[in-house]
Amino acid sequence: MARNERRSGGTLPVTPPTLADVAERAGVSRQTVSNAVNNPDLLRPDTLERVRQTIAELGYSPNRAARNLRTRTSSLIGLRFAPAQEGTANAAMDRFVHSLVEASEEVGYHVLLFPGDDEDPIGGYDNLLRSTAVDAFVVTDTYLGNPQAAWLSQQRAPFVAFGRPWDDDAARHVWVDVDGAAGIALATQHLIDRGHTRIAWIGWRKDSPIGEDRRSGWVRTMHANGLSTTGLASRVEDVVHSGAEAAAVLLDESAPTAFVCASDTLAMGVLHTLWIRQLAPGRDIAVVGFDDSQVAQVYPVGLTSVRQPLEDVAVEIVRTLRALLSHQPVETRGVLLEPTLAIRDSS
Amino acid sequence: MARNERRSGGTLPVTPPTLADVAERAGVSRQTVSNAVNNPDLLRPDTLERVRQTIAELGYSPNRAARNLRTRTSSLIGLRFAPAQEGTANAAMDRFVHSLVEASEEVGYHVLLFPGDDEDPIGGYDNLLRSTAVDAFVVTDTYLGNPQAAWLSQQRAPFVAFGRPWDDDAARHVWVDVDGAAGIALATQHLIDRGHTRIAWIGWRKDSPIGEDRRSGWVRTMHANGLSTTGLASRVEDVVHSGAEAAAVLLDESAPTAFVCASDTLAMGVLHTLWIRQLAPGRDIAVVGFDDSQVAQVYPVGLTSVRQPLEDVAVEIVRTLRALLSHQPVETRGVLLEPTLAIRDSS
DNA sequence: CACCTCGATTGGATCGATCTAGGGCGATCG
DNA sequence: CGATCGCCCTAGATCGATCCAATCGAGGTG
Repeated sequence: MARNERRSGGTLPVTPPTLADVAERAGVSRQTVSNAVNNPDLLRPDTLERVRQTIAELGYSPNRAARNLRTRTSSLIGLRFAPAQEGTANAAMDRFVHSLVEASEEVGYHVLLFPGDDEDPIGGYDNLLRSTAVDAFVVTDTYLGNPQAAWLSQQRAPFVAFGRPWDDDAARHVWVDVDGAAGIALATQHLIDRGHTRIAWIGWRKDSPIGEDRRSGWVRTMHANGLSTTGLASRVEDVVHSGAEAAAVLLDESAPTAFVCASDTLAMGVLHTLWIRQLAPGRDIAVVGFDDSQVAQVYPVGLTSVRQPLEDVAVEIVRTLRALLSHQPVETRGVLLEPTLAIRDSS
Repeated sequence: MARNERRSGGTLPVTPPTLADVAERAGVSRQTVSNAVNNPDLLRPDTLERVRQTIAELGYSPNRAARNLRTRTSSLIGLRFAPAQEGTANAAMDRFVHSLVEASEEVGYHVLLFPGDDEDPIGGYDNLLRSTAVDAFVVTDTYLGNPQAAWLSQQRAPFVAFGRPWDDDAARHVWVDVDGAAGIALATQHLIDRGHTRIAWIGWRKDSPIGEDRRSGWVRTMHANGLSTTGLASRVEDVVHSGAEAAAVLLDESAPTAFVCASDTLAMGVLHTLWIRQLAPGRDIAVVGFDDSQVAQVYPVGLTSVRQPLEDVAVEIVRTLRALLSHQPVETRGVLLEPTLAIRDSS
């Protein structure tokens, strides 16, 4: 009542209606309104209808802060947001974030972004955790051997990693990842099916577990088809000109008819070398990249590329998070999803 | 005390320490601890030191939900996150979001993402607003003539738009934008300085105010240098092959020596046509795009492109939001920032 | 010495929801 | 016919912070 009086003074509602407002108007208790929102089954149908109508009339929506305080949850998922590195084509983050936002929304969660500081990688996590600002985290940068996953585990903070714990056998957290080797195998087989036999690999340096995993897909598929890989592999930095140089060397020394690359960035390097040598991608030499980045899509010839099922990854992550947060036993420690191949004119 | 007892039972703290815990341990009242955190000036130096030490010992961090409830704020900024359109090069969002996250963090805010539904563009806003989940919004898609800005204004919800209210003279909200015309003028002048006189424009359809604005930068600069624009302009859809077609037509009919494009996507189309005709970008024909996307950076030749100062935009937006939220008079209704030119080999 | 000011600190009320008990009432049962 | 059980609903306590008004002691004034 005090609220209503207060409000009747002004012309516009200064504060949104509260549970108590709805309760009073509908002639029920606060708890009944709360139940109407959260446990409709507990109400008699006619009461429910009456309360719901009042809620609609007043435009009531539960105050997030009050609910968060009482339930000790926030319905927020924390995600450290690092921008795509300049000069590379790896914009997968953009698509992933969107998928995560959508998947989270479906189950009533929102995504909270916080910046990453390379000098203090856990600072952001620590703050949000201690102030109970988020319910859980999604960790995307597990490959750097960085300490987030271990630290969060130790803090018993709920989180799911996008990416396998490559270098930590002791890691016990749950994760979702894409089978890069299978993606490259798909690409390699695709090229073999097109009649290629001398298929070269341009990948990352040996200290990248992800790079080595993807490479294994190439090796596996080549051997499975009775094809040799000797002299056909190169490991370089993930920048365009490295890819171009590697392609030039391989063309001179081993005369491959196709290239499979660990990234679209490297594939762009290959395309550059082909352009210089007046070789037509797709007709003279086939090229396949990885990530189905915008570059692959927009490049005039159209770059065939392995596409990660980021939408599925997001859905799986959210599903796992929900299980974690409801303290259900998580059945599997890790989930591996299969990528697809976006075929374009370069192959 | 009840809390401490409760906790001493277990091995790990089940709940984080609260203000009351700190107060008891430090031998002061709750309010004093609160002041130590929020208004340190009110405390005597020795008391402040003692409280701060206790806070550090316990690893105390104020509970966000409780603070939000009491202060009626959330320290969250809502941002509708739409992914980059597939098949275009417009990944500016990625860089902008990162900048916004960083700028927000600086002043104690976090960014909350929510999905956009084209059928119900205000639904997400409405929910967050009514449940007081965010303090303010950043609106990025003002150009579609969509109703968010008007609706938010009407609700008296604090928000800042990234983008001018092109089609709504009645709009009274504050905004930050990048001067696209100035960017294109920069690009055009750059080409003129390199000796080009027949510089073509490939832009968007006439119903795009942004496109027409950028085009005006080209027209203005051409005329200022006494150069003609007749027969040198084309307006098409923002997809690669449209750019390629437009370039082909222009080359045949008007023989330009340089192209300025409204987007990197269109510029890619131009590059494609050059490639087909065996013309070397940068040497035979110059090309300039807009947005300095990853495509521009990774494309082997290197595409010269207008780069929006998104970091500055974010900072400006956050600054304006803070002013709005602290009910300070906002001095200017709109801020226009100058882009720069990322010069690469294509020009 | 009473009175007032002022800086430092305190205790109670409060934000708006949910949790926990428990109450009213009609139906069922021994 | 009284006891018991469920269903539906209610009242008070609670989450953890901040706001508000008040207190307390030290120092200055008339």
